Amino acid sequence: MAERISDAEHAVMEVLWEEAPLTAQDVAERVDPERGWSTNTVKTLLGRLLAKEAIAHEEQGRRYLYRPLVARDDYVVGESRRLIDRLFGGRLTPLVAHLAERDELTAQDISEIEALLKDLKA
Amino acid sequence: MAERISDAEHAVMEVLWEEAPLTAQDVAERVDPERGWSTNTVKTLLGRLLAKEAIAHEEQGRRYLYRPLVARDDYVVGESRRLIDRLFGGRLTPLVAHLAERDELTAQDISEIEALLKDLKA
DNA sequence: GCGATAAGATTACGCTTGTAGTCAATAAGA
DNA sequence: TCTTATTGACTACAAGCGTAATCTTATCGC
Repeated sequence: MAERISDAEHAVMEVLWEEAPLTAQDVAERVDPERGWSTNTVKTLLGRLLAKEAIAHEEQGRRYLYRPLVARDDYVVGESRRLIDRLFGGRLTPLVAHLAERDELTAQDISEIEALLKDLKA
Repeated sequence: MAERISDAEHAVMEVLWEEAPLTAQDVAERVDPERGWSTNTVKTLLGRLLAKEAIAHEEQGRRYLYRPLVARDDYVVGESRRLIDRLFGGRLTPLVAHLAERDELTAQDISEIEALLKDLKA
């Protein structure tokens, strides 16, 4: 599971994180339609994710049921850390500062985060 | 400049954001030694960044001086937005929450961000 | 002036990614 | 039983990426 999950693969993971186990067919039907993928494309991606051990499959009759091996939380935290390390020297504050400076933060964001931090200290 | 900057290319950009204009040689010398790149590799990357119009060069005698066309801030905010959109539905709060939950936030982070947010509201 | 150097330009090459098409086996229906 | 539809396995293929090596040309020291 050390291997990186690509962008297209990630779209497949999102489906399985949402609901699992699923057949390849199910996954193909649930993947973001924006992608406009053929069923074959989804199967290829499932195969690659298997090879990366990001998912597993078990036989069910003559087809497979797929389910995630990597937890969404682990993935999400890992990707976030990578970005923060790469661009902000590992510190979260500059990220927030940059977004704020660009007006990328709504008033709601601000109060949500404040509340969250307050809780953390409690 | 619409084209994405790859990871290796980003390492070169960091050098030019730090100091510019620089010759290819200068860049090669300043790139993170961790990478262990040959000068040729750096030149290839400079060429690709030129093609992507992420940097520009002007002649100086028989060599070029390179400088960034893309601002670091734009890059950084863009990448951050991409991640937040992809993984957190565009909202920053869940990112902070996830990191907090994993103890990826130090007490210092927390007070820094609190101070920052307080300023924002002022 | 001539050979060694240094700079940029061109070419290379295997791996990953996005996006399928094709093949083979099996199950289900006629 | 023979045909067809389904499902997984294998193959394809161009573009992007990481990582250079080689070729060409111009300059600099002798």
